[in-house]
Amino acid sequence: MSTVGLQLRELREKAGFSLRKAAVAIDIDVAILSKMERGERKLSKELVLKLAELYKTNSDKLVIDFLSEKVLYELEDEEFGFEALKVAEERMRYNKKSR
Amino acid sequence: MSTVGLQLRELREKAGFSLRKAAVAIDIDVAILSKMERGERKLSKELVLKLAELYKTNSDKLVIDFLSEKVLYELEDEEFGFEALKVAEERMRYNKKSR
DNA sequence: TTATGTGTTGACTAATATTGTCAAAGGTAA
DNA sequence: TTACCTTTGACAATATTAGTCAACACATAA
Repeated sequence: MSTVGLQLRELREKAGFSLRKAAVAIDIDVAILSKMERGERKLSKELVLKLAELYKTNSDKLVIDFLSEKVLYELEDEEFGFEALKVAEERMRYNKKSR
Repeated sequence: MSTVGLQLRELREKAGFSLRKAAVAIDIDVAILSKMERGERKLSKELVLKLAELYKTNSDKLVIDFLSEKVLYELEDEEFGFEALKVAEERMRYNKKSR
């Protein structure tokens, strides 16, 4: 399973950016970007969007993966993680209807 | 939809505890418990478990609801929240198998 | 009235977690 | 060497969360 960080790394390389160039382009420190690509620091949705734009890639899948990673991180080692996801899903469906 | 906080409030009243008594029993400040029951402060899983025990209730559903609330909180207002849940579910399935 | 018990509120501090900054290191290639 | 690249770790700055406390309003019993 490839993390969002690693996906971003691949995209960066394909787009021909060095870490420094990419970091400068989105105005963050190189160290941070390096760590984010390798999963040592948390990504933020904002950075994912900025990088997707920089690399001229559609961001939808990246964002979805980013969010699902966040969710899984919260539920990891939880005995009832799966049930919690199911309940969340039901409630999300319900809320969508009633709005 | 009743939140975990409100569920805990009902359970407390059924069990005959005042806010103060319950708070003392699980060793937190009354103010915090009051706020948690009304959703003004975040609950923690530990407190949910302690309260369930105090009220002599099975905690499984409470924990599941607690986790799903956390997840929904993270995904609220997210365009791709539902898709993210789906992906998280797939991955959780996958990880369970491979461990 | 006074006293006691109920829950709520807001201000404040303390503790913890997250982010940002920076310098230095090691690798590779010209 | 020089000029890039990425990684690492230490540190400071900020933001978020958690805990403490006193006071408030309300109800009811003595």
